[in-house]
Amino acid sequence: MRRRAVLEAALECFAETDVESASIAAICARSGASVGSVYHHFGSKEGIMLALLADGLEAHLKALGRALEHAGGDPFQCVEAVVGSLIDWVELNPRWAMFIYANLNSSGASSAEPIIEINRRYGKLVERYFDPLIESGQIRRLPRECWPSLIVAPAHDYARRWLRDQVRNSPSRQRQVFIDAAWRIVQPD
Amino acid sequence: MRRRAVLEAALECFAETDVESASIAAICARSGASVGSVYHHFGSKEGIMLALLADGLEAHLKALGRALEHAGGDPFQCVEAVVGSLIDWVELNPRWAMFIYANLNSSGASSAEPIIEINRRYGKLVERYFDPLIESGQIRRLPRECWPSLIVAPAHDYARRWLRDQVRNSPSRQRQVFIDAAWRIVQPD
DNA sequence: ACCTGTAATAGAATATGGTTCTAGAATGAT
DNA sequence: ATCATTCTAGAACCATATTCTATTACAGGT
Repeated sequence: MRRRAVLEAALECFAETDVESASIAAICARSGASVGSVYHHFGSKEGIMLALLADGLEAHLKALGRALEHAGGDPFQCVEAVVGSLIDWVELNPRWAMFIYANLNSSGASSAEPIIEINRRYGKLVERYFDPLIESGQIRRLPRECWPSLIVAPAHDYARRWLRDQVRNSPSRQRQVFIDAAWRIVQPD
Repeated sequence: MRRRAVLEAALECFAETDVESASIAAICARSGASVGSVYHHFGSKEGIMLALLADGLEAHLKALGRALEHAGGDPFQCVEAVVGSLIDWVELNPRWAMFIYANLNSSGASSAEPIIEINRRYGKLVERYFDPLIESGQIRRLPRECWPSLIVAPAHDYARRWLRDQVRNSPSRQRQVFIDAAWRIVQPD
């Protein structure tokens, strides 16, 4: 199965520069696949990109699921799971994360059905754990639309900047800062 | 001066789809400029993109400066200025903001000197207003590297999602939510 | 074993579109 | 008025994403 090899080669190529300056020829050379083979599997260069995005988001979603399960029903630990699993995943998969941050906001990605679907599942998963906590007053009620922006966006932003060498300390060094900040936002008065 | 016309045309073209699917030919047609003219002014398609990014960031920086000045030395009003001016700017310039969000994370942009320079000035401006407040204990001390991620990233993230129609309410409808969240993070215990 | 259809691979041919080149027009300084 | 510089123009060029046609591997059925 060449599919796997192409994805790995593509990630390396994309990481070295960016999607548009990585050529199909380079991906072929690195993966040993032919042009035809690449197009058979992915249809287009954007297709490779979307597959790589979807796989990455999926992997992170799985990690989040495990973390939340482990957190049980404790509100602070749930917040910790959401923020912490993100930080861990980025540090474990830096190149992949870099690629995702650089490309998730492209117009192609944000309108791609598989990716929208993964986002939907992400939302459902978080709701499943947090809705009961909100109902029982253990977590402050906030506009649902704002949730991801308030809780995970800060850690995402920091991780992105770290991957670009714009900050010195790794996200895990700041782990407590971000968990604490998220907690301050959601903890009841 | 064709420069202005090209930038406006390019923004429209880029906004309709994205940078890579907007053709130089289309930008020429819309602006009335010739290929040669475009290349004389910007050097490359990426050059157009970078100019558009720099102009936008510059404009927002100016708006932030005004807002902070108006806030005087009051800690809450300073937080309000940072978050609020961002929300206002996005709603006033939705297409421009959309373009910036879609392209600021591209590898070309994050290594471009003029853009790094604007970010530096952004940092300086914020420091100038907040450092005294931190010294005097009116605002909690947090790792400096984390500041932007903690304070403005949530509003940025929400604005980005709004521009993509992923949330219903406009950022200004959630203004208080985001200002309040930022305040919870920075207010002294 | 042998056909048959489908998936996978290959690489040459094509076409799109960014960039370069050469040259001509406008502008401004001395 | 002349010269230098900036700006405009569009044809030529070239890199490269995509398409096309052909060949090979492989499965299930007979």
